[in-house]
Amino acid sequence: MGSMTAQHSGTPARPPKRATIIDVAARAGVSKSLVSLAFKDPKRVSDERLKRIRTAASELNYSPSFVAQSLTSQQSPFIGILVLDFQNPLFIEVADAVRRTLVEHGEFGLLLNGSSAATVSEPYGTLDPQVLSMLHSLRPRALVVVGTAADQNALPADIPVVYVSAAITRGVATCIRADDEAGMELLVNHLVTTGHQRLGYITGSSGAVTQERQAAFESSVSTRGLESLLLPGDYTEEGGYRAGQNLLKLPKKQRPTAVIAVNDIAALGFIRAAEEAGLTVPGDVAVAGFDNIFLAGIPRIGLTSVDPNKDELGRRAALAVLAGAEGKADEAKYLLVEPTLVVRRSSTGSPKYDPS
Amino acid sequence: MGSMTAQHSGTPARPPKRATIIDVAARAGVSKSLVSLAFKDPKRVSDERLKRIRTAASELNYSPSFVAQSLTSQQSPFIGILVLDFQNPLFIEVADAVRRTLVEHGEFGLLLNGSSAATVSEPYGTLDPQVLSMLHSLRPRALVVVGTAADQNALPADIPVVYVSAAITRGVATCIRADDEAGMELLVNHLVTTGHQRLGYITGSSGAVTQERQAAFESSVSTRGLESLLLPGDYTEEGGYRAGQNLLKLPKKQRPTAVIAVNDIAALGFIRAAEEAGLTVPGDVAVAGFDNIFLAGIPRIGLTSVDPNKDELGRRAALAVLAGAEGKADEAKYLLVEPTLVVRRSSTGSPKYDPS
DNA sequence: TTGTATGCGTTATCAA
DNA sequence: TTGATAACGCATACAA
Repeated sequence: MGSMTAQHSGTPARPPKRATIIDVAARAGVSKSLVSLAFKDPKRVSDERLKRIRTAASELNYSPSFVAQSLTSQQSPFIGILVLDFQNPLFIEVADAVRRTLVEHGEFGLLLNGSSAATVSEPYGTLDPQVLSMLHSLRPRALVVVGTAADQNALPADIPVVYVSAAITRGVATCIRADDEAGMELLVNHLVTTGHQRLGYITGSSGAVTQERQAAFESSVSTRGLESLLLPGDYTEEGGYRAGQNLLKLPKKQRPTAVIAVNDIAALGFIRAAEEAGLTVPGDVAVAGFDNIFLAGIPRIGLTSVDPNKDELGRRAALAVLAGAEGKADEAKYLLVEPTLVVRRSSTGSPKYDPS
Repeated sequence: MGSMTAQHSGTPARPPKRATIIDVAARAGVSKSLVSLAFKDPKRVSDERLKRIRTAASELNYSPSFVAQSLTSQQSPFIGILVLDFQNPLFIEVADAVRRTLVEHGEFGLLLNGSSAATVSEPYGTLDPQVLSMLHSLRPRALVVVGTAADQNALPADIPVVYVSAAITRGVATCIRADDEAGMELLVNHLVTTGHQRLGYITGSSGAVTQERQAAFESSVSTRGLESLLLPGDYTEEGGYRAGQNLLKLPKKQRPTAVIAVNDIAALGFIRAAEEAGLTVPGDVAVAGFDNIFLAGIPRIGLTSVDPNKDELGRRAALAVLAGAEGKADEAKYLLVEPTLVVRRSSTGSPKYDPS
C-alpha cells in the first residue's frame, strides 16, 4: 500500500480519514476526555481503561493531532531551528549540534530553512515571511536562529529566541557566537610568528560579521604596527578569486605576504587566483580563513583556519533556548565561544603539495 | 522591543495575545466571516469594507492562524520538502531546486530535516517519527522526499509523495532520479577511452543506490570484458580512505589503474590514501566519483565526476509533486534524468597539480 | 454583499 | 476516576 494509493485507484475513493480522539473513545467505550487524559497523564486513569484505550488507539493507528493540540494549548511541543543558509556547511553543523543537544534533553528540535533567498550567496539572510507566519501561529516553545538574520524584528515577539553564529545588536536577544576578535588574534599572531609583516584581508560584502571581523583585523594589525591591505570581497569563492586578481595588480613589493579571508570559501577562491597567476601557496603568499569547514581539512587543500567550535556553539545555544522555553532566561545574554586555530599547509610548511 | 521582552520584564506580564479574526472584525465593525472572506476572496467584498478590514488587520498586526486554518480546511497551504541528509551537498542543492521551482509556481515549499539520525553518515536515512507525526497532522498539500528513505511506509498514506534522488521500489510511488546506469557508462567509457583496462570500484555500504551503482559498474565492465575489482567502502571520506589502503595491499600488477567511487566524498578519501602512499593521481591511478559536488570543481581537487543534473532533478520533482497536489497524478512514475560527465584532472591530464 | 450557525480535534474546567 | 461541555481561531454552508 504505497503512499499514492489515492492516485492509483481510478476513483479517488474516500480519503482514509485519520482517526480522531472520538474514534478511539468510541472503540474503547469511554469518553474522549479520558482518552485525552490517558495520553497526557496516564497515571490518573485506571489501569483497566488505560489498557483499553491504548489498544484501541494502536488499532486505529491514532496519534493526537498536532494542529488541534496547538490550537487549544496555544503552544506546539517543538523548538524551531531556523537555518538562514543551507549551503553554508558551518550553519548546518551548528544547527545539527543544536538539534542533538535538544534531543538529549528530551526536546524535539525541528530543523528548517528560514531563508527566502532565491539564490543563496548572501550570508546576511532575509527571513522568509511565509515560514515566519507559519511559525507564528504554530507557536513553537522557542526558536533558534542560525546565522545572521537581516531583520530581527520580523520574528515573533512573544516566543523566546536565541541566535547562534549570528551577529546581532548586543542586548536585544540572547546570542551565542564565536569570539571573532580572539580568532583573528590567533591568526595574526600565528602569521607574525612565522615571519609575515605585511598582511592582507579579504572582506565580506555586508552584514555585521563582515564589519566585526574587519574591525578585528584592523585592530590586530595596528596594535602590532604591521602593514596591511584590505581587499574587498565577499563570502563566495568567486569573491575571493576577484580579490586575488586585484591583489596581483599590485607591484610585487606592495603585496602582502599573507592573506586572511573572511571565510574558508573566499580563501579558496583567493588560492585559485594566486595559483593561476603562478604564485605558490604558501611559498609566495600564505593564506588562512575562518570557519574550518570540512573542505579546509582535506589534504589537497590544507587550509589554515579558525575553528569556531561548532559543537560547543550548538550546545550552548540549545541550553540557552531550553532555559528560555522554561521561562528561566532572565535577560539577554551575549556569549562568546573561544575559537581555536587549526594550522595547515596553506600558511606554513612547504609551498608545494607533497603528500608523502 | 526585542524578541524576549517577556523575559526582560520582571513580571511575565500577560503574554501579548495575538489578534484573532474576531478582534479585526470588531475593529472594522463587521462580522468575522467577512474578515475571513476578505482574506480568501477579496473581490467578493465591497471596496469600502475591504479597506476598513485591511487597515484594522494591519493595525492589529493580524494574520490568519495557520493552525486554525488547517484544522478546518484539513489541509495546510504548503508542500513539505523532507531532506534526509543535510550534510550531503547533493541533497541540499536538489532540495533547493525543488523549492525554487515551487516558488515559481506560487507554492510554498517548506524545507525541513527529515532524518532522525544522531550522527549523519548513513545515506540510507531513517525518517524521524516526530517530524512525520507533525507533518501527518499538519497535512501539507504534498511531500517531496530528498534522498533514500529507509522506510517508505512510514510516510502518511493520504498525502501525495514524490521521491527525488532516491532509490525506491519501482511503481509504488513517483520517483525522480539520475540515471546511474547511464552515468556509469559515461564514466567507464571515458576511462577505457583514455587507456584504462583494469578498473576498481569503491562501493557504498548499504541501500538501493549502493546496489544499483554497483550493478551498473559490474555490467559496464563485463560488457567490455575488462578486469575489475570491487573495494568495499561507504559514502564517507573515511570509507574511501580505507578502500584505498586496502587497494595498496595488492601487488602492483593487480592494482586497477583507475578507480571509480560511489560518490565524490569517498573518491576524495581514496585520493588521500593513494597520495599518502606515494602514488600520484592520475599518474599512478585515475580517480572519478559521482555527484559532482562543489568540492569536485575546485582546481586543487579537480575530480572527474558524474553530474546528476541537480537543477533538473529538482525541477522535475517539483512539477511532479505539483501534479500530485492537484490530483492530476494518475500513476506512479519513475523518471530518470540524464547525467553528464565532467572530466577533470583526476582522470586525465598531468599527474602533478600545475595550476599555471 | 453580509451575518449566523456549526464543526474541525483537542484540552481544560467543572461536575458527578 | 470519569464524563459533559465550553473554549481555541477559523472556514463553510446557509440564511438574510
